[in-house]
Amino acid sequence: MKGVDMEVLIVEDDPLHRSFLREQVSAALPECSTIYEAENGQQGETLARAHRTAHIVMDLQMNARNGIEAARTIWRERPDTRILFWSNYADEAYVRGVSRIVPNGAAYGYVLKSTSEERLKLALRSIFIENQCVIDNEVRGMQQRSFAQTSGFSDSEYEILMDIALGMTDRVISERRHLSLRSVQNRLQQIYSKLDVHQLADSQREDSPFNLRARAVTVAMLRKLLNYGALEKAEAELRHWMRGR
Amino acid sequence: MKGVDMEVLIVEDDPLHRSFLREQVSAALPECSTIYEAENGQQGETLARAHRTAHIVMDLQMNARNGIEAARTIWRERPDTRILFWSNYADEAYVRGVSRIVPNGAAYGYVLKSTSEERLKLALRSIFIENQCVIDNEVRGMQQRSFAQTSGFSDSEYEILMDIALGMTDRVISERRHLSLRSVQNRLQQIYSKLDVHQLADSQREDSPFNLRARAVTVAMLRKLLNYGALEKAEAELRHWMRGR
DNA sequence: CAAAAGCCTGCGGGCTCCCGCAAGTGCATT
DNA sequence: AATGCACTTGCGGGAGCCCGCAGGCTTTTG
Repeated sequence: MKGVDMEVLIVEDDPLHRSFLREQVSAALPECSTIYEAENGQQGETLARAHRTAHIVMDLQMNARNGIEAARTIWRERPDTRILFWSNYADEAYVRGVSRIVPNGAAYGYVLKSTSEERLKLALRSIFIENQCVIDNEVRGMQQRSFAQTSGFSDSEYEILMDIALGMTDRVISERRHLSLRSVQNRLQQIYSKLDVHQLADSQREDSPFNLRARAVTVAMLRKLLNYGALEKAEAELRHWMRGR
Repeated sequence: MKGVDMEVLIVEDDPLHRSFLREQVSAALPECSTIYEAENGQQGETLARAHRTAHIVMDLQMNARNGIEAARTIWRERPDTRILFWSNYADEAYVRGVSRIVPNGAAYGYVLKSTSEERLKLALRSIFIENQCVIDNEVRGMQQRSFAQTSGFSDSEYEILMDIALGMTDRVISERRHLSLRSVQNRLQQIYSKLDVHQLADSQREDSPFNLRARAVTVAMLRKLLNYGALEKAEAELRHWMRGR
């Protein structure tokens, strides 16, 4: 029979959440014969490769290797893998990170840890059995805000936002992104205005009390456009790029 | 009998962790007659005030109002309250934040969520019954590294690090901290050297590829000297200060 | 007491950043 | 073909940042 003999891999570092997930999965999916468990992204990749599991529930934000990284390598090897992301937050940095790596036509899901058990079970069945995407309302809202024109950042703007967050100078950014110095600065102007970085300027006075560059990074963090994981990843990429030039 | 009739307040936003804590508390403390539960710092303050609970287990990092804020107001009202912080991370920003607000002679604890159940129970008894402090080894290590000379930041340096993280200009910082412009810049020099911000400079070339100011903030974040909660708090203080000048 | 070490301050110069002005290119609409 | 929009690039100048040099003040140490 189709559907029987399903195997599910759980990737989650918190033991409490992991055992909760195990219960939910076996309750929602009687078709599931075996459940594998990993406690970080590294292990998750290994197990997924070893058992060729096509059904994964994964946390974002884990210690050793975060969920987005793991999902990317897994999807690169087997693009038809179905992954349900189960996360604490709907940070724009996560949402953007996920939708950047999902392969064409792949079924995936993004639900928050705060949703009800029923919704979680429903999502499990929808993705693993029906092969259709399930995105939490809250996350969906974030996606739309993110890709709409309202405060929406283009990919290239986002790239440069990361670059200044890492502390690169305009000149080095222009080198890395193959742009002229002035173009980089133009991008920065757009970023500053979209982040509304001048906001706290004293009403009467004409000049802002801020170093716009540093301010932009902080505002982006406070708006959850950037977060620790994204920074960490970008820093690793930067070090790699620095080596070869 | 002394010890009987103890009341414990649990402040934790994750329902799974909250029920786990409830079990652990009632198992470790048979003296405990009542357990109250709050799911954020706001509620925690209210309940602590209403029931005058002297024993609290609290998460740091919650949505509505984080643990450090809540603990501060609780301790301000009743400095002999005993609080066990139960956190996911040993970020320097948290450790510093906690040890900044603990009143003289108060019993408190800081254990990580990753420790064993036995250690958690032991910590509960030590703090609530024996009235003595319990700090996880890992956290303790962080404290020592933090307050030793190695990469140790003085309070005033830390203040100014926060200021540039918020994006303030040197001039505004000097105004806020009552220093001359040049003194602020001297402090920045110390910060840059302690954070080792010049590190990736190309071996042969003399100039760094970094905007030191922005770079310092990122390095501090990557080293967990700064984190989201600290930024949020500092931003609130900044807005308050901006109003009155 | 003198010497050393630490912190605060002013001056000045080189560099980067912020941004207005202006001209060129490619794509879409009219 | 003409118009408009989005994006890129160069130039130039004012402002802010980074930092060496140097002098004053306070505290600590021999």
